[in-house]
Amino acid sequence: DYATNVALRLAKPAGKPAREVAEALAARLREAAGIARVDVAGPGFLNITLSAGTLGAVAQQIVTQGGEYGRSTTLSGRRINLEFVSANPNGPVHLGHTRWAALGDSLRRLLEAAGAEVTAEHYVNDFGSQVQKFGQTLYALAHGNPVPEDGYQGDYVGDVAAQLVDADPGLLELSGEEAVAAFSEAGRAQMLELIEKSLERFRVPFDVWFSERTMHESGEVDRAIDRLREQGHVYDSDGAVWLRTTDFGDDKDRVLVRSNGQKTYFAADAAYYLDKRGRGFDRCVYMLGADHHGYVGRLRTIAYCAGDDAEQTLEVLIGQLVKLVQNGQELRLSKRAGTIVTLDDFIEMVGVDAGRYSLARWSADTPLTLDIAEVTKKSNDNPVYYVQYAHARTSNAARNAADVGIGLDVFRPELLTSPFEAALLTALGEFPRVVATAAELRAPHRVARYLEDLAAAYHRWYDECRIIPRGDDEITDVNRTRAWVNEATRVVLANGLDLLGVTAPERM
RNA sequence: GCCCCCGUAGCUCAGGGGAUAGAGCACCGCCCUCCGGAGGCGGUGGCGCAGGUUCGAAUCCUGCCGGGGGCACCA
Repeated sequence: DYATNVALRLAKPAGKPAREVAEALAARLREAAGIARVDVAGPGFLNITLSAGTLGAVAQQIVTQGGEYGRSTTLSGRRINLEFVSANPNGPVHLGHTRWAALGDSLRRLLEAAGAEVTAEHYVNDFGSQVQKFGQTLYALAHGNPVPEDGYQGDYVGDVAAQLVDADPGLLELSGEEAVAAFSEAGRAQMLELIEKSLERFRVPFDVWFSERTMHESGEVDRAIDRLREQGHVYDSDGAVWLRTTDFGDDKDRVLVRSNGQKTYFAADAAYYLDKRGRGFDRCVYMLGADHHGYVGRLRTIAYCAGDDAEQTLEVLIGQLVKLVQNGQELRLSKRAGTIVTLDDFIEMVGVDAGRYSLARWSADTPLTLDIAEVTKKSNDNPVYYVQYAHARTSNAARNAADVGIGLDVFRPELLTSPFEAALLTALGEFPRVVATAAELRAPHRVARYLEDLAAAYHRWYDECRIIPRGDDEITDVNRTRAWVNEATRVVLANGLDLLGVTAPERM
């Protein structure tokens, strides 16, 4: 049931051969309650077999705890700011964001399950020339003019322009700067609404939508620069204001205020980081795509320049990019050319459950290629269905059992003696550790992989160990106890799927 | 030139120093006399290369090779 290498690791400090340490530990363990046998194997591994009743007890524990099972306090007391997606308010949420939407939201659930206090935050880049450009594009399209050079391509822009004019025909009366400003503002509001709607459809809610512009308007960016200056890392040169990031390993210093007086995006990032810290977060987590990895060093230097120990306060998770394949062809997305796969398209093609699961079951470190046909197939090609089906099966088995009078009353775990039972119960007992580890390693895919293993263990058990007796056979306490195992499995599958933002259907 | 990520089975991927490296798909074969076959059982097949650290390396370190992504007074 359990194996451990402690003896091997203790051998050196103990100054004794590993086998000898193992034997000593084994002798002690054999006296412990609930342990059936302890074997020393190989160079000094301990293989521990629990007595049937001990292993089975977890089933009742799980059923009793229900939705709470798997939660822990390993991260309690931690205040974590989790920033992800942060789509620009000049376009829809697209494929490049979806992986972070799925992973970020699952990570939020995982961190909370581990006891942390988490704020999911979406940064809104609503300041600077891109906002201006977006407004100009909308203005041009609203008047039936071609998209200006450097403007935004893509069919959605025309749609947005039409919607804005539809909602407020007065926009067409404006001209010049005033018109562009009005279109910018209305466009920003409209896009934000669409972005939020798409994300909520994907079951990704945010606690805070943080506007870059407000930091500029309130003078917060200036105060941040002052604060960095007090720390002694700011200097003036060539008419610009610089942050001496080379003090902390950057290959060149970075500009905070350009010689034309405009603050850089970098300055806003510094202010934003300080704002988060000022709100009391002891850890700021940024989830970025690999195409932004060059940003990591700069963020870190911001933290150091602010006097923080970046190792403790800042964490940047980098994930590789996602490709989508349809009919053997890659769907390339290019905002410039206007060919984008939006989150809404993605949901349309694969559905929320399959989409969330498929994005979450791979480590963020691996570049991901999703084949739409594979992801939507209702077979083993698609682990979502495998896991969801297992849940539906537990639900169905529970219904059938209840119909013949097998409820959750008698529980005699010592009757659970099948090796398939042992395997399933062991897997069920591991869930809290899987959740805590996945949270600690920021690795939601570990939950998905675990669920697949659990589903397999369940199917094997279901095949071998009947809950409802055959034909006219009598219902015994074994059957009644197995109903608990079945229900415990249902609970863990449901809890695990919830951590991934995937539904646990009772029927399919 | 410098930086980040990756290289594990024919394919897509798990494996946070431990035993005989695991799944799914694909391929070959088997299991419906009763709780959901969207299931189960068996077979074929693999750590890019070279050093190093360690009692022990797919895992940690160095170099090389191959693939992906970055290195603005842009946002």
